[in-house]
Amino acid sequence: MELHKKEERKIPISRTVFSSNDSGGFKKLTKSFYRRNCITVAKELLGKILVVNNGRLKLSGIITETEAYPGKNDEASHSYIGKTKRNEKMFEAGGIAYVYFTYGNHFCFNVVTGKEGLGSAVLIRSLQPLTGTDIMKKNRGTTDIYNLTTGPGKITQAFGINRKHNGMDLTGDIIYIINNNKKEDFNIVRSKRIGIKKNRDKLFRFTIEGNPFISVKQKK
DNA sequence: TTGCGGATGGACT
DNA sequence: GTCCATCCGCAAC
Repeated sequence: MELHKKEERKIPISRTVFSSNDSGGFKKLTKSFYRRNCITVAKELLGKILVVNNGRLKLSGIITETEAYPGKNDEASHSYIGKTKRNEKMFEAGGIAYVYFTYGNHFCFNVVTGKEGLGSAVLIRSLQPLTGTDIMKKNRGTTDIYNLTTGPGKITQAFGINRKHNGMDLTGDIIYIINNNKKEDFNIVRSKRIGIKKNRDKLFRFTIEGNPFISVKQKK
């Protein structure tokens, strides 16, 4: 993918190489990666690459913004009310997708973390597009690279993620996350979570410092 | 550039 | 009937 020249210097991971047809050298994150503390996973997902197999080609993007929803004691979390039909996948063991429908319009994609029964997950809020951007542009109805995947609803629209992906194994071949195999060379910024009314002060949102692919600007 | 409200539908009480 | 881990367009500045 071509990045705008001016922005390129600002993006710490601009040199990541990954093509639609070849993921050689990249390793899928394993169950043991996901079955750890939610906050840890939320931080470590930054810089990793989300891949969705479109049948024909692979849509992918670098994860640039995450939010942790650690579990049942967090009033902002879907799991706070206990297990229901809607959130049941969130209570399974880490390493699967939790996709939910909200606001009558949008899906949001989460990665379930930790042990079975915890109800903890990481919301993927923003990506830096890598491959399959033509499809993303079509799905989103815009050609603006900065408006393709900078928001949880935008990501699912761009990637075609929907309720079919709810509960899907993230170590399978349809939807998964890979390691870019490089030493991380960015700083992580902590901030408050977006769009919630309860338990708002926790610093459970994580972004890559300096990366312009974020959903909303930092508030100080 | 910021802030507000409508769209939209399914899950939950 | 109410709530909602969102997005977009438009009004007002």
